[in-house]
Amino acid sequence: MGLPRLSRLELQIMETLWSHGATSVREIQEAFPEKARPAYTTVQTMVYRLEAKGAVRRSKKIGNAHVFEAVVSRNAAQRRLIDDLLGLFGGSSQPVVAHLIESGSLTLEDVREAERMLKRLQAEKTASSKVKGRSRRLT
Amino acid sequence: MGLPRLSRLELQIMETLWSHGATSVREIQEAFPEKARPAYTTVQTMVYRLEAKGAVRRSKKIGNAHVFEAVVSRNAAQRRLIDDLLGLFGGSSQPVVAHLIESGSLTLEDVREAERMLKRLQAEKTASSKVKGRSRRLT
DNA sequence: CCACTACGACTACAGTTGTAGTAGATCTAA
DNA sequence: TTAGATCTACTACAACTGTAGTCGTAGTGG
Repeated sequence: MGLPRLSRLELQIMETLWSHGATSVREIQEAFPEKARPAYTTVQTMVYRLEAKGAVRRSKKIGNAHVFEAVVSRNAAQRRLIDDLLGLFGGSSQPVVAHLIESGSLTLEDVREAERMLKRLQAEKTASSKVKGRSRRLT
Repeated sequence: MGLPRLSRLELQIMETLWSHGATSVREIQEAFPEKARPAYTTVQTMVYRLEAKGAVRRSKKIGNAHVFEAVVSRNAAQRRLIDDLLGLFGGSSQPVVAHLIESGSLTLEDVREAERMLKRLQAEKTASSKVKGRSRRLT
């Protein structure tokens, strides 16, 4: 029962829910940049579909309007996106990183940060392997 | 007109074209793991759609079978994928990298490699700014 | 020469995504 | 209290994806 795939527009809607917390359809719609703002009913349809997928739930009602809140976390959804992408790249991060660099959005800062994070994780893993049987690497 | 978005299955087919070079529909189909191998006609339909999108072209004919070859490069297609993903993350690489780490597929090696690559690019940029805009980044 | 098989071209169809209209319930302000 | 603004709940529909069947033709083994 892994969380379902979320489409582009669905993710944009989730983003509003994640950053604004519980929100009405109207508010979600207005969170879109005027430039590319879908019709109210378009957003409404998407929110209903998200509800059907279990990604969102009705939390309460204000007046006659429903207020929705995210059920799946931003982290889980993003994780799912990355995993899917990774699948397309044969499971290797390397080409992904290479493209991030090419597109100029990966900074040296990001890389350093990543290195710190990795080292911290590695330390944790080593520590825990003294207690339990070390679990394999298996790429 | 940028290259079109390629779907999952379309990408898998392109992958075969990229790695095997010019290939017949039959060969593409057989390149799928027996586990999840679509019907011959399914692959055929996809190849035709790829042709309609201009991602693939018929290169020659062997017997009555057409042999197709990739028109868009693996690099361009992957780049497109990453750019799309990046859009969903607000253009920042940071969360992408964080998830790669979380999912355990980004190794310290990858990070070091990335750092080298970044530094090399940076050096080039500095150098080239002294000698007019040189046009790297073809493809 | 002819049955068979491999292919190609075409068609079909259901599920997803993006987009939005309509009808009727409800709220709210005058 | 009633007209206009909102909302909900449905419905519609086209493009895209994945999946595959049909049918006619082109080569091939006998």
